[in-house]
Amino acid sequence: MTAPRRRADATENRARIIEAARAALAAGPQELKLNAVARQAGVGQGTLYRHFPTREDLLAEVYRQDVDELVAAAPQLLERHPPVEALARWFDRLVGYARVKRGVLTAVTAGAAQDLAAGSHGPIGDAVTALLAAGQAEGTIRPDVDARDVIVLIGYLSHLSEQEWEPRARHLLTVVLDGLRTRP
Amino acid sequence: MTAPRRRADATENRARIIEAARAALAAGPQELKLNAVARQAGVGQGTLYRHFPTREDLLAEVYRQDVDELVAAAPQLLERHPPVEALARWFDRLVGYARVKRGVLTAVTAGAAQDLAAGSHGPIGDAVTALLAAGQAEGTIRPDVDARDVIVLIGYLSHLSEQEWEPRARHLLTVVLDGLRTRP
DNA sequence: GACTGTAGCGGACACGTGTCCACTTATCCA
DNA sequence: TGGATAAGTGGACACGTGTCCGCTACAGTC
Repeated sequence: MTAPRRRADATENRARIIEAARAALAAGPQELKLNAVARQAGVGQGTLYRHFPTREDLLAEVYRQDVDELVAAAPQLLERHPPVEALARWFDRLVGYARVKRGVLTAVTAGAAQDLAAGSHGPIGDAVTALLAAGQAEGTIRPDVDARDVIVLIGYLSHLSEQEWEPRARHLLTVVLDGLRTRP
Repeated sequence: MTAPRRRADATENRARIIEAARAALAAGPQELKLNAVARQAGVGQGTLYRHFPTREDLLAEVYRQDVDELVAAAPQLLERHPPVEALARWFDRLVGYARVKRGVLTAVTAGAAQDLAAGSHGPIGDAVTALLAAGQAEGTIRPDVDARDVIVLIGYLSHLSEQEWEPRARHLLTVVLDGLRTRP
């Protein structure tokens, strides 16, 4: 398991790209123009795409911190609350992040999808699985759903416009949560 | 309410565009390249965009037939089944259409969204509203959801890849449906 | 049938995405 | 230290989207 040894300049370029992306994102989610980011970072298009093959990869990196926090929150919530409530609070947290920076949503859903395609659950998948499993063990969450199901359902958030967010995002989360619970 | 009198050539161009789009779509959903459609229809780019300002508008027109059928199905289902089952069957039907031609999904969701933005419910919104209202009247569907909520939730279908469709599309529909029902 | 105002046309253009590949240079090892 | 080598670079290019605007020819009028 020797580290593949990355060249120093590559590392620095990568950092500069992320920095430039963050700056662009600060000006609005749709301001993330890959060619502009490359230029801003003083790097060729090819270099950008080498480091981040897809836009989602770049987003995932920019919001890594947030996603990590979200992942870390799952077990903590489970310690302090019954499973269904832990799941509800985790959802709520996700919506909180996503409201301010929509990119987080892309990072989460795309990240999870890629991990899954790559064979593993990935950190996000694991977090959700843990939440579900706890509820399934005690019979409060329906047994026939998995992490991917939840991630897919949550995807509805990405269709919400800015004005629709406030009235619908949280509300629909409760609908989804009810769908995930077992019927008494 | 006099019809604004459309020029004959405009009507014909419009028809040719739709025809070309249908042909392109037959070769795969992602084969719908607007510039190619315009060329194929023997029409300039400008003409295409004049008739169909957005890709969704074009999709909506191509799948108009299917969407109309879907809309017409709602009251029929309500006649023959209790509200919740009618809704379930309507969902099922939607998934059926969408499986073969994903474009229908875009047509439905985008169409509904535009109608809403334009102030009215639009035909799709009306159909869903009818289904919901029936269930809400008898207390089997939660009172705090509207047609737009349902359309948004259904949006998850658009994130499903070809291989994921089979195992998840219908299954998740039951989860959503459970979320929409009142808890006993 | 010629005249004309305008609805409608069409294609050039600006922009963003993503790919490709000849070249450069950081790193390793003798 | 200096030469080999492959990791890494960058920017030209092909493509699709959507806009803009000067021109065309259809549809009424005389």
